[in-house]
Formats: sequence, C-alpha cells, structure tokens
Amino acid sequence: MESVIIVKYDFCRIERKWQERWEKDKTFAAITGDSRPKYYCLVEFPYPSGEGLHVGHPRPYTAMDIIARKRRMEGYNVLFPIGYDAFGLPTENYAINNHMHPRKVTERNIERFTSQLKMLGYSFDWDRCVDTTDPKYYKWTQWIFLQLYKHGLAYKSQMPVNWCTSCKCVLANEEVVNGVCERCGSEVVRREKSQWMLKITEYAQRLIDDLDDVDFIERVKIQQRNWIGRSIGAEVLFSTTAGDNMTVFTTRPDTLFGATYMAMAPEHKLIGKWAPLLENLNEVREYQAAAAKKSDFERTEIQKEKTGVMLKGVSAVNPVTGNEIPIFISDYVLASYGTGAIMSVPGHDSRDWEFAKKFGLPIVEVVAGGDVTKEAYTDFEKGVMVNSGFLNGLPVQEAIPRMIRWLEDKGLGKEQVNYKLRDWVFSRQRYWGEPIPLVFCEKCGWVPLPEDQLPLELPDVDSYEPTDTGESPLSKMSDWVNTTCPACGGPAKRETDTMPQWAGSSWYFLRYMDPHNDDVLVSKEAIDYWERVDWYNGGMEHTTLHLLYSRFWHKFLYDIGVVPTPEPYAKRTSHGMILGEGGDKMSKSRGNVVNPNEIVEEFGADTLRLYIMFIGDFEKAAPWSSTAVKGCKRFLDRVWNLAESPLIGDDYSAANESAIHRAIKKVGEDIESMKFNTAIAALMSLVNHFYDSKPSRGDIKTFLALLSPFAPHIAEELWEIQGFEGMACQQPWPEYDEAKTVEAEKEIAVQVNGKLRSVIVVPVDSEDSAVVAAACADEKIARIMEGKELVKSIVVKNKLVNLIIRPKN
RNA sequence: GCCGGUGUGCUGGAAUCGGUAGACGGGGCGGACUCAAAAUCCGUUGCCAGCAAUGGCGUGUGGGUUCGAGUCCCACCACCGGCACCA
Repeated sequence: MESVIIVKYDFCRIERKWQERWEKDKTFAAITGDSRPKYYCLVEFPYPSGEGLHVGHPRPYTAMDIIARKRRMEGYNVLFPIGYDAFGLPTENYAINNHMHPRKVTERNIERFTSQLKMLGYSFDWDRCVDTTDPKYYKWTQWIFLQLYKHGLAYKSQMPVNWCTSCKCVLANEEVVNGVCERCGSEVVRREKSQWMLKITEYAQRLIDDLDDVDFIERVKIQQRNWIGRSIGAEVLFSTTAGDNMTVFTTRPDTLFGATYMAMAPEHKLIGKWAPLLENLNEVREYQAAAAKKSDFERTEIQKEKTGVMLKGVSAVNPVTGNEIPIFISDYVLASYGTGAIMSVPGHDSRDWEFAKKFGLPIVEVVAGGDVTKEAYTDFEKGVMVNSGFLNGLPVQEAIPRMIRWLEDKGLGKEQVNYKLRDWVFSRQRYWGEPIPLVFCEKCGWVPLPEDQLPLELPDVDSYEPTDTGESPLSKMSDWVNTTCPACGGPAKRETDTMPQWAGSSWYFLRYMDPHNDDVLVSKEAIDYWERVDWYNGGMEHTTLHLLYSRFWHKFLYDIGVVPTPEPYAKRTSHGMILGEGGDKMSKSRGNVVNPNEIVEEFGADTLRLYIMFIGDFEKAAPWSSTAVKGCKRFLDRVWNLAESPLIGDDYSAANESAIHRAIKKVGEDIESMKFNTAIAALMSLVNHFYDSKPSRGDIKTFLALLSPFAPHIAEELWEIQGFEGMACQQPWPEYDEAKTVEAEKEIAVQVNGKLRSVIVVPVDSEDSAVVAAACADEKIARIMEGKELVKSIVVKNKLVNLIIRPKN
C-alpha cells in the first residue's frame, strides 16, 4: 500500500474546546423526572488529598464514564455525579503542620481536584457536585445520626477500643488491618473509652441475606459474608460450684460429652463476682492485668503459646456427663465474641488440644475418625459419635440437632447464631469531622438537638492538635461546649467527639439525586425517580468499610421510610490497582508515582483515558508503562490522519461492512462486561482494517460513535470536521446485524489425529462432508494420508476438522 | 490455618461452549525516508533443529478424561489479596 504520513493532531486545543462546549451546553445534565428511562452510574467520590489526582483515580472514573456515555447514546437519562469526601485526618494533619484552617486546605484541594477531573473530560453533571464538609451537606449526615439515635441504634458505651497511637484517635474494627492503623500504619493499642456506637450488628442477618438480591461481583459478596461471619451453634448452660451458671457458645454441641474444661476471657464478669471464692486470686489478678496491657495484635498472635490460669475454688459441671471440670481464664478466649466463655473440647478443637496438652488436661475422643492422642480431630463432614451416651453411633451432622433438642428439653441451652461483626465505633477524637449533635445534661442525660437547630456547625478552634488524653480538640472550646439542654433548659455540655470519615460517604449517593434541597435530605420526587444506584464501581479496599456501612445506613433509611429500596446499589463491580512501573505499589516513598497532568500535557487526555483502559484486565492490578502509553497516542494519530480529510459515501463500504458490524458487536459487549482492553483492541483492529481498505464517510461515522465513549474529544472534533449533525456523544449507539458479522468464507483448521497440519478456506456454513472432502483434497493432507485410511472425522462448524487416520491393513 | 484470586512469548495482556495458543499494544531486529536523529511507513519477531520445504517442543509442576485440554478432573508448587485464637 502507499505510504501514509501521519499528521499529529493538536489535542491540547481540541480537548479544551470540547470541555468548554460541554460545560457551557450542560451536555451531561441529569434531569429529574425526564421521560427517558433513568440510569444512575456511580464512582466512589475522591478524598481531595493535598497530592492531587493520581493515575489510579482515572481507572474507575474512565470506566464508568464510558458506561455513562454509552447509556446516554442508548437513550437513557443518565445521572453520573461526582463530589468530595473531604472530612478526614490527612487534611487535618496538613492543617496542623502548616497552620492553615482545614476549611481552607479543603477548598484548595477541591479546586485542584476539580480542574484535574475536568481536564480528563468526564461527563459528570457538575451542578450536582457535593462536599461532605459543607454544612448544608453535613446537616443531613447529622440528621441521619439523630434518627439512628432516636431509633436506639446509636448508643454510648464504655468499652475497650482500638486506639491509634499516631492519629491519637479511636478506630473502628474495620479500620484496623494486621494490628495497625489502616490509614497511617501506626501501632494500635487497646484503651477503655466511652464511645458512640452504631448497632450495625442488628442488621447483620439482613446484610447477608440481601446480598442474594443484588448483582455484586462474587468476591465482594464473599468478603462481606466472611466479614460478617455468621455461625450457627448452640448456647449451653453450665452450672458451677459457685452457684452461678456459665453460658457458652459452641458450634459443636455434638462434642459436649468431650468438654473436659472451661475457659473464659480474662475480662469475664463472673471472675469479679467469684473473687472471694478464689484460692489463687493474686495469680488470677496478675493474669488479668497482663492481658489488659497487651494490644489486640499481641493477644491474637497465632504462633504464640497458649497461656492461662486455673480458677482454684470454683469449677463447672458438664451437663451431660455430670463431671466436675476445671475453669481457666485464658486470653485465647475473646471477651467480645459469643458469651466470652467457651466449653473446651480438646479432642476436637486444635486450640483446646494445645491448651490441654500444656496443662495436662484430659483429652476425650467423642468423634471417631482421627487419633486424638496426636492431634485434634476437627472434621465434621465425616465422623461418628463415640463415648457420647445417647449420641453414640450418630454421624456428626445428625448429632448436632439431636444435642440441641436435648438441651432445649432440659432447659440447658438453645440453638444460637453468632456473628463476628461488631458494632461500629463511631466517635473520633479529632476536629475535622461532623460534630455529633447531642448534648449531655446532668438531669436529662443525653439529649438530641432539635432538628431545626441542624446543622450543628464546627466552631473555629485555636488548635486542631489532637491530645494524648483522648479528648477532642473541640473539648477546649468552652464557649461552644457549654450550652443549654434542649429538654429542660438547664446547663448542658455538647458532645465533643466528631463522626468518622465514613459517615458522610454512607449516604452521599442519595444527595446527588437532589443536592440543593434545604428542606429534606432528598425529595420524594427525586428518590422516586432515581430510586437507587444502577451501577456502582469502586475499590475492593472498601468492601468491609464504606460498602458495608452504606448498605447498613440505607437499610435503616429504608426502615424509616426515607428511601424506597432496601439496597442502595443494584450492581457493584471493582477495579484493580494501578501499580508503578516495576510492579510495586505506587507510593511517594518509592518515588514511582505518575502524575496524570504530565501525561495529559505530553499526550492528551484522550490518550490517557485510552491507555488506562487498555493497560490490562480491568479487575486486576496492572503496572504502569511509560513506553506503552505511546501506542495509544499512535493509534489516535492514525485515527486523526484517517478522518480529518474529506471522505465520500454515506453507506458502509463493501470492503469494511462486515468488519464494522463485528466491531459494533465486540465493542458493545466488551463495555458491558468491562473488558475495555479488548474493546479498544477491536477499535485498533478496525482502524488497521481501514488502512487496508479506505473507509467511506459512513464507515467513519460509525467508528467515531464507537470511539466517543473512550476518547470523546477527538471523536467530537472529527465528527464536526466530517460535518455530521449534532455531537458524537449524543448519537444513538450503533446497531449491528448479526448476519453481517460473519464473513463469506472461513479458514478451517485441518487436524490429523489431533495435530494441526493445514488450513483450508471454505464457504461459511459448509456441509460437514464438503469440509472433509476439501480437507482431504488439500495437498499437504493428501500427502499425509497416503497409505492411510480415514477412520473417523470430527467437524466443528466454521472452525476445524479433525481427521482420524490409521495405517491400512 | 481458613476464604478468594492468579500463573500464557522479551514485556502488558488476548483466546464464549473444550476446537488454528499468543489477538491488540509495548520492546527488539531488518529495511525505506533523512546529512543525521526523532517521528513516520514497510517487513519480521514463542522456543529448538534445518539453506529451505518441514519437523519437534510449548500456557507453573505431575498425573488423568477426550478425536482434541491454556480451558474439565485429581494431586502438588509459587505468588497476590482478604480474614485470622470468632470456639
């Protein structure tokens, strides 16, 4: 073919031009109440950090922008909003270090983020932008908190909590990762503190059950289910020589005959009560003190040897054997799960086995199948009960319900479900968060602010510095703290802790539906129209944080009639991380962070969008490659070169028609399954095809429509140059004709005894016999078949023929 | 330990149902254009043997099912993510 000189296009001018046009025309405005079907696409709104946008951000944003743009072309009224999750520690820390008000820091960061997001040409409806730190927004965060309080789902409780030594702040369970702070990586220790808690546990079962009704990718569902950690078992009552009953939870009631000792958490309440009876009280007290000092991380370190102290003077009675068995305190029993005490069955639980070995306690086999002298036998799929009275001979699966029935009949226990999920620690001892709208009155106790006093605004303080005493910086503002009780008018004090960062993000998707409403969180009209999010993409790291929290809040709002659906998101997908060049995580300390501004300056936004989608499987992590970006720029230059000069023919050209139909099909399907990389590969192949057979104006028209969700600026400019009507992004999504996606002739692989030997070309949908005949007629095949006979042939239509041959007798 | 995921050329990654492994990019090599370089264009590029035609090998390892296995089954290995004394 003739050699072509590629003219590089002026992306800088083109991108600015179309971004201004879209903004001026409000091209992407979502219209509440519009008669078109609605579609709500959501991305996780960013935390506007001081570092600005990072190349990780555009991956999910571009993906959902492609979906949103395709939906509009398909005729939907699309809501695709953006906002800022702006409360939080990094801003506050920056403010402290640089002596700036966090409000100012936030404003500056938001401004920077906004210009960066606009630079990438996303089709957000900017008029619906929200900011969680805006009092008009957090008024409603506080309002929801008050509803939770009024419905008994928020309570204050003195309890051991996770305390981050660096942030000087408590953390929720979900925020502690491998014993360190999820945010800063510092050590987390246990502290007794009085904290506001949200009863997410009350929703544990519904949070599991309703996963069946939503279209979330499987790994998200699995991770949430595991985190909630439901287990079914039984509560069993053990009498003790002290007169009190001890209640335990077990998932293996079938092994009750094998319970040879009891173990309770060092914090267990009965220990205090039994103190006068304990012969070794000092030893017990010492153990308790030592356990209290340890961090959760130290306590739960796996490899460490089990420790414990036997309570001398009190023992328990095994209700089925009648045997008196010793009671230990040990820190391998968690105070916060089940009843804080367990029955120990060394024969069939590896932890109990280890403990029993160390303390010389009896190990009784009650399920046959293993060798309990060597290790605990824990398989409950198979195994038959022995040494177990009325259970003898039963398989485990039958013994469990039998034992539960027995316990219920005797009033000694019942079936019980437990969850690993804990209530949500909701207070933070920091400044930059939503104030908790409650006051404490000596006479009335905790009193909620009347709703007409919301928002309770954050006061300005002299110092944002967190304190080691665990008091919020707000506590020093005595003018603000001292107030009057809304109930009795007497003196009262405000709560000085603030809400965690997860508060504002637990409901933000609702505010986008009606962002400027000062009377309600979201109007009935708006919520009835937009209903819920249709497709939400976000990071896996939020699966047991934001995603779980927001499902909980939404269920609560559903229960009180604010929203019409029990689930906030119909569909949830997740993207992989963008790694640095070498495959390491991108981080400032490694010095491998790629700034999107530099890429846009050098190659343009369309190239960045295309590359970030082409980089690899959307769901998997992918390393950045500075050389590979060029490939996408080259592609766009080739597109420009092909389409910026006049073309003729408004119909598809004969030479390209089939390729175009195939591309429409492939690109459309791949977008839906988020296989953006292969969708782009299909567009590249089509362009390669166009370089072989010159495209008509009609060919290019369809191509530009397909390209426009990925590279919207260049598509728009070429659309205009070609003189097509309207904007590319407002065209109907191209349709394909299945019949035209198939070629007239097919290459058929010819195998002999399963090995590829030749390739033949036959008309599409040829009869099997014709294919076999053509294969045998092939020169190479004929040579191989010489002296052999054909025993069998297998034909896969339009793909392959396999000839089974053997030597002639 | 438990739960998920992944393993394919030099490299990022493709490959509905089991049906021509390596699409589409990057990089390399050779050539054209150029005083030269960049850019661009053309060709080539899984490995081994061979001048070639061609043959053999090849999707983490070892088995199996099948006319046919990257794909299914069994047993392993390595790496990544989540949970982690939850009774």
